[in-house]
Amino acid sequence: MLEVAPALLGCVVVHGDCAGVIVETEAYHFTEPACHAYVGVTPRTEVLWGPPGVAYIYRSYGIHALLNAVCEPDGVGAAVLIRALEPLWGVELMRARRRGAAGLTNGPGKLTQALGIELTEHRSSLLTGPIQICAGDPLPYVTGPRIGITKAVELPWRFCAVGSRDVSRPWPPGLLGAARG
DNA sequence: CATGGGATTGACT
DNA sequence: GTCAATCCCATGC
Repeated sequence: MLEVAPALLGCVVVHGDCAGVIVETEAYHFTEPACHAYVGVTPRTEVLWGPPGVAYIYRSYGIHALLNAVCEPDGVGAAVLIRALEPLWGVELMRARRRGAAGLTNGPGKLTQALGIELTEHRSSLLTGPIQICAGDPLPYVTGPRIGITKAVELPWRFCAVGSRDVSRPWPPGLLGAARG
């Protein structure tokens, strides 16, 4: 999972006529309390404990749909949150879905809205389903603490592509690890 | 069955 | 910088 999260940077998410390059991810593992799978196997978290390559989509704050990729083998609860994309195809459609708001895909709730991804695609395959993740060239990246959580804040499990202007939030230069990849 | 807490965003001071 | 909107589901009675 800590290998999959940075490896997803540079890969392409395709949904319908829209696509974008992943430039920001976060890793979640059942052994730490920020992960939904921390509570064990429930109807909600069952997918996280299943086989990899499946979409885990849930509603956040009653408003936004957030897209994750299940990434550990069957029996291990873990996923990678897709936090930001660089728009690739279907920009006009994305703009329409975002109703002109600034920032098309630079946030986990924004990118699902721009691509038209909804809760109905929960549990669908990311290889053969309506949402597909295609391999891309690896990108250099930096790590840092995850955004917007209240538990396990200290884990540096956020991965950002170096130099992308589509990351969900900027960070103070010099505070994070050096570029890798 | 009632309640509380979010892996967020956009609008506003 | 602050704050409300709003749905799902885990938890506790």
